[in-house]
Amino acid sequence: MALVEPTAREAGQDFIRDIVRADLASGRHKSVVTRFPPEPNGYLHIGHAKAICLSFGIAEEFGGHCNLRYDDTNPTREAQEYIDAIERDVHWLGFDWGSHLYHASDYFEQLYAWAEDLIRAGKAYVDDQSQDEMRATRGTLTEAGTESPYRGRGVEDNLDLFRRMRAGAFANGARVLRAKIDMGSGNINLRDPVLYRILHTAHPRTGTAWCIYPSYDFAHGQSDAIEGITHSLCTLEFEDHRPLYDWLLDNLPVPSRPHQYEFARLNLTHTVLSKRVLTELVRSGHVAGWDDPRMPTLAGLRRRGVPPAAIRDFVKRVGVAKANSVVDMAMFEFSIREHLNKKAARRMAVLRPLKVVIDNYPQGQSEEVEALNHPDDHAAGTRRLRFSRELYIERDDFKENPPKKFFRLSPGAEVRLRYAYFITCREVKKNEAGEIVELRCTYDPATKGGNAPDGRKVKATLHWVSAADSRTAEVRLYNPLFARPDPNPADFAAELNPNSLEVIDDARVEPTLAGRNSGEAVQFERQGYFCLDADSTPERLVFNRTVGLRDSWAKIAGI
RNA sequence: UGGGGCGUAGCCAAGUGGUAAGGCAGCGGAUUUUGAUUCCGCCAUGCGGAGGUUCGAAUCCUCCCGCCCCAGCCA
Repeated sequence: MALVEPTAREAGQDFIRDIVRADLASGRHKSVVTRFPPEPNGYLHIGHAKAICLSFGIAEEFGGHCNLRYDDTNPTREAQEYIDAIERDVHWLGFDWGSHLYHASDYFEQLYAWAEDLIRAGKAYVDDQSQDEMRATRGTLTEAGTESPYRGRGVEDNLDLFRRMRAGAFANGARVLRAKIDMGSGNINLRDPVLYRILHTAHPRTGTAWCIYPSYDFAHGQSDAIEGITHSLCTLEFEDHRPLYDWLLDNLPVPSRPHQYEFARLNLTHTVLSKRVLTELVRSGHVAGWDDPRMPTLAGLRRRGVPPAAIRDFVKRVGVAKANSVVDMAMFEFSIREHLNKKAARRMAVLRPLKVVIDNYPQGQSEEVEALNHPDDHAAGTRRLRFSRELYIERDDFKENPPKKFFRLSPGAEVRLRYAYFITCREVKKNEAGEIVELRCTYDPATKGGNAPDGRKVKATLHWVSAADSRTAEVRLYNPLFARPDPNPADFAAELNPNSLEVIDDARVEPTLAGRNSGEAVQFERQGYFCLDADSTPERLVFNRTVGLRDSWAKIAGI
């Protein structure tokens, strides 16, 4: 197996990679350069992961490179906190831009010079109309707009006004610089789009050097050209901007000629990936922060224990196309489980403890049993667990009146305690309220290790923990933030799942679970994959459930 | 009623005139000291619809239907 090699491919098959491949083959480009261009006004989420994996992935596969570029053209919405988070998250996802870290704001001076070029060429003008007037004269989806009364302004006039805009002579909103294209275009982006607006706002990087800022449209394509981007990949909603992107590149003396390609953004069931909504969830306190493990942000997924490789794998499985789609969350969970199953050490933890006393096990005695750290990877070794007269098992693993096909413990039934002994339930103890508080069982000393010398079989193996040697832990179980598969983002507050977080504060876990690193994956056998949360302390262990195990019993039982 | 896109299984998604890949989910079964994992099998006479071209159409043509995006001095 070691010699088998997946040499070929790795470069996936999709229409964008087809284009890249063809461009390289035809010599249109000698190498591929892509870019990931976030605006630092929020945290990256799983949707961005698709864009990141695409642009960085293509660069990697075809031997080029991918730039990280901040589209920081609107200082009123951007902050350093987001810049730091973006870099941390892209690195965590597994990508590296090396020295290729750029900002649209690096190009403000060049962009400004190009704007003057456009003015000199008679292709841009300063418009004194108010925002309302511009809106009124832009026309509608079905009707052409009307030209601004300032559209015919002379070059010198425009140049003077634009320079004074830069110099700070005018208030916010007083004037804008517009491209002179076509007010009758069916494409509204071509109806004399705004190139520069006045914003007397300090910028995180350029400070107060500027009080006019380029629009996205005036910055993006030119930034691509400056950086030598060959394939500029973005989502579908920018398709209408491509003619403007091309118009600017065609009318400016840019150093290279990039091309924009659009793909469908990622959507997931039970999830909302709108920056506005995510920001609002944090702001309103519906979640604990951007890294709340229920959030679809990369920071949230990281804290939840999702391996970055699982995200990459998921994105690869989803593919890249132009059809709007909503991917089933089950597909993401599959990728997560697949990775965790291979890596995570196995441990025993009882989430909802039910006391078990082994009546025929000597008082005061205990012994060690050996447990595998990973059933499919013997190199992971073993650990020793203490077995004693008083134990805890999972409440769900006992039913006084077992339904059909319930294989676990019930009065008179015999089951195996993993790595330990067969036990049989002899008596059920209840409190005044009629609640089961304790089980009295007997064990078969001949079954040590979990096998009966007489060959008798048992239909279930339960995880357990020693009452005296286990530790109490807090376990946080996460469910989808949105109960419905297709929540309406416009009314997200009403769509929130009231049971998205379930906290268990008296789980019992085997002592080997202390002292792990935060984020390191572990499987609680028969339960799911967990990791230590950042809130955890040596005194108080706190675990996050990353994802549960597949549970075919739940299906049978109709839970 | 303008412009730009998109419709292949429950969900993603290959396919580019030669007779519908793959994955997820689901359903059977085998193995199992995790009802996990692993393994095996099943799951589109059908590609939004109707016509047409062709020996042959998911692929080409025509018409129709449906869905998404665009009227920020956001990105």
